[in-house]
Amino acid sequence: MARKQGSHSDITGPKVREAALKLIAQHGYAAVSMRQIAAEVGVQAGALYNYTADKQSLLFDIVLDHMEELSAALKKVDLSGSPWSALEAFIRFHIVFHVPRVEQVFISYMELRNLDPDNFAVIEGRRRDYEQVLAGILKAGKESGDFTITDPRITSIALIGMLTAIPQWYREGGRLPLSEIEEIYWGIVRRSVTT
Amino acid sequence: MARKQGSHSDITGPKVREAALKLIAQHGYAAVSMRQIAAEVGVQAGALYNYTADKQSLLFDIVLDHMEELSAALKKVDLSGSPWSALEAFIRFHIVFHVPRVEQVFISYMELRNLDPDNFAVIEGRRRDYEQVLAGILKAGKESGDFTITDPRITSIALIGMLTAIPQWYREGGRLPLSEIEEIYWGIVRRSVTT
DNA sequence: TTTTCAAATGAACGTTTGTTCAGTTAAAGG
DNA sequence: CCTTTAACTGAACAAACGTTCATTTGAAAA
Repeated sequence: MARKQGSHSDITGPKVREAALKLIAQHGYAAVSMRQIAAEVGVQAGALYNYTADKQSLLFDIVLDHMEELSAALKKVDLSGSPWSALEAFIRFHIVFHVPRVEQVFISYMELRNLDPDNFAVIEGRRRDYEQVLAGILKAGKESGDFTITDPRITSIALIGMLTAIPQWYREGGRLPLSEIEEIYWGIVRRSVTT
Repeated sequence: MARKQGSHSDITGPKVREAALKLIAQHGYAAVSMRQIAAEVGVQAGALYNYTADKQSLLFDIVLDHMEELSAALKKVDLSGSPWSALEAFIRFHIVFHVPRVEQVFISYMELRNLDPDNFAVIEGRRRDYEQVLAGILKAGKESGDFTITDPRITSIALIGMLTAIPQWYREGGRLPLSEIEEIYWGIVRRSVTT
């Protein structure tokens, strides 16, 4: 079989990435085989190698894409105002960006150790950049006297840790709508940086 | 070779569990082979089956032991006082208990999906129990007017998510001593539940 | 209609996997 | 000193792994 109804690699390529995303998020990188991914796509294992160099690239591409979408989206957020408005904008952005991306978040936090050392270094750098945006906001707010916090870096890690756990339990159509989650978390963060 | 210098399964048994803990935390359950674990112990792969029924039990035992130590230790904490003292006691307990147990925490949060369904159900129940202790404290504090929080359950998940991330970055002998970490986090939590 | 070639097949490769088990070893019990 | 037996070896098993590649397919171009 080949090229049925006007289709070709423009169809299968994305399908491969989607299948990899879904299955790796579900079972973990090491636990998923190329044959499972191929079956999900509806193709034989050998055909995957028309779309990826190897299994490792499948993982790296998922994580790198996620980090690049994240920083591209963050760039569009206005963080130029007061520490308070910057913090609120950052927190709400983080929640809204991460919640619909359960699978990417899961993979980006759990499968880092399955990245080859070179790939890992790339990703860790991006992550630190992101963390430092929040740390910078907290530092500015501490210096201006807006926030009463002890350590901006620890606080930023703590807050991101808290926020990143959301997609792990949040389910669309659950007890609370996303907008309410946003309010609750922003409330926690807001209070946590003041006396 | 067998039984050298008064040794036997009392030596090898714990060694097997330690090797499994170390290697699974490092590389992940699916990525670690029985042969790797055996090599770490200093034994052939077949010998492991004197100490574990199979690979799955190795994982389940680690996670279950962790959860049982956790609830046993929590039982000794005095949570009978005011919501404020109960919350402080719980938070400090959580930090002090989890920080020296990096590997168990890592495994207990990352490898849940590699548990057989039956085993998973057991662990998830224990986890919910623990979460609900904190949720109970928050609920009591909300009703007494001590805490200004919107949703005790969400808040408890948020706080535990934040606290559980600590061992992932905390390194003994790092920039901050454990006692300081404890203070910083307790500060964040304390402020986060008040106006 | 015939030619072309991207796309996919399916078999094959060398490894590695979890697990079993008959056989070996050496410390402890009589 | 001889017997027992817990502890371990080392080979073997079928199955699954990631990856390669000659071959087949069928829609589109000529």
